Amino acid sequence: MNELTLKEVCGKYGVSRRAVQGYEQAKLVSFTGRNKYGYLLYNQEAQERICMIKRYQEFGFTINEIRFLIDSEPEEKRKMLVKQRDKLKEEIIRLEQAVSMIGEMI
Amino acid sequence: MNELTLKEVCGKYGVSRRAVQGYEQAKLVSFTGRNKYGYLLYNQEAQERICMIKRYQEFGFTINEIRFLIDSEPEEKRKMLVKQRDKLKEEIIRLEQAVSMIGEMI
DNA sequence: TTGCTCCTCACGTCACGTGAGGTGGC
DNA sequence: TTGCTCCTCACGTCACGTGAGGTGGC
Repeated sequence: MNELTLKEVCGKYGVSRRAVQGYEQAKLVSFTGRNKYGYLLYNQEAQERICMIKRYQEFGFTINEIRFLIDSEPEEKRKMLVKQRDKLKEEIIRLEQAVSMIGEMI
Repeated sequence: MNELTLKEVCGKYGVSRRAVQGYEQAKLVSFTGRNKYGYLLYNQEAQERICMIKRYQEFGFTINEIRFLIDSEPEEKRKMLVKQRDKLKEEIIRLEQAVSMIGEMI
């Protein structure tokens, strides 16, 4: 009942078809059925995985890192998140410097 | 006299050999000579182009955009820089949100 | 029948990374 | 001669983008 077609999932979470196909190739998620016309369907759990994969990507994790993250213990996961947060903070600083360098050039 | 070998240029500006090769393939710069052993040499002007390409990349411009930037008028260049600065500011905001989301997850 | 939507490949893109195979006396 | 450094390809990588060709009655 909660199953959605691929297109619906894409609209709901703002990902492309090809991106989801990439997640499937990487064995991060898979469709959970097909409707009577052969359309791909994703249940609630699959949808949540897709949403989580997308969020991790926004955090800057690669597909391989996400694969690792999903299978890891809470403590390990926490470590990786802390590390990634530090990376993002460094990236923010780098971008802020770039912004001010552009300001000088203008 | 001011010519440096590829390796020296890489060390001076912190770029890889392959990156410089990529710039050359994209016709953004080219070596200006060879020493008696066949090593690639880059004069002052070529070095400055490499440095500038790298800086533009740090601003988030693609190779194609950089090609366009280099050949464009000051006014056009200014417009592109302003636009890019806005993009970077948006990216900073996105990353700051990511940092705080990670904070909530930890 | 013509459109339209969805499916499954599979090549293309971007900016290099990473060897492979060859040259030459630093 | 053995190493070492540099050269020039050229395939590999990453995360999809972008068609191509085929199916089916929304």
